[in-house]
Amino acid sequence: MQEFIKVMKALSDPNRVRLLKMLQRRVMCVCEIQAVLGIAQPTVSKHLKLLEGAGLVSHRKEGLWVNYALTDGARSPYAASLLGNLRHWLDDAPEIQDLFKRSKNIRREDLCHTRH
Amino acid sequence: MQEFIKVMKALSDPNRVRLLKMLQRRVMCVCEIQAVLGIAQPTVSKHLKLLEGAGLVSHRKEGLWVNYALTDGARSPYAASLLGNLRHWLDDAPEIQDLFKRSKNIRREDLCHTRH
DNA sequence: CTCTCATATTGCTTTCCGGCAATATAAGGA
DNA sequence: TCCTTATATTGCCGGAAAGCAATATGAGAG
Repeated sequence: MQEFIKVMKALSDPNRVRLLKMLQRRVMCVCEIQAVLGIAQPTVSKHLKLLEGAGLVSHRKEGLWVNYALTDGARSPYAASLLGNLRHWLDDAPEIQDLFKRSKNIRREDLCHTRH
Repeated sequence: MQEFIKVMKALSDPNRVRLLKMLQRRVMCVCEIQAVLGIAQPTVSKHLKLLEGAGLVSHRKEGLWVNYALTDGARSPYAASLLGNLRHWLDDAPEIQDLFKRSKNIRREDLCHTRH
């Protein structure tokens, strides 16, 4: 029950749903997510932590960056099922299409003050 | 998106999930739900209104009583899908089994001050 | 070690939400 | 009409949660 509630809570915030939809397309680092969603960086980190706690997302450090990706859902059957549904859900919602469009034009090299 | 969020929010409260699991078994009136969940009657009404707003539940007046039942999900594809998942989910959670047990021994005739 | 930079954590404010008591509504019976 | 009763609505309180600014952490570069 607790596990189920965690997944549902994680999915009941618009910014977190947008985040998951973006991760469907590609792996992203925190600063990219921040740029697309237009919210402060600590807020993004908090959302990511919550999504990870629900078994929906996993992270992997790559140098200075931390890359976030969808999980395979092995840790939670609820997460697995909902991620499966989300793969086709909301794709035609105008709000999500705008998100995809914005996400395309964003690269971490342009965002971060680094010279990689 | 709005519709999706409404369904997820509706499913992210333990008492509302318990309520849906109970309605899987049988139609119930407000006072029966109140007795099984052990919360105040206005709280039950509020939960039911929210569930109905998400397309998960519908009501039907029968004299003084108002009977609540699961919807067929026609109003919202998200509600339909989640109700389908919920049908087998959580059935073996001890908390839900206790709920079923309590629900069996409760009849509206014993609860209400009526002589039907 | 020191500096820089991407991210995490903390502290705080505001808004949302679950809970209850009190009251309003609606329907049946007298 | 008036009373009873099941449910809905309202008003309020305390805790959860989303947001941001400020600070801490940790890793690479020099």
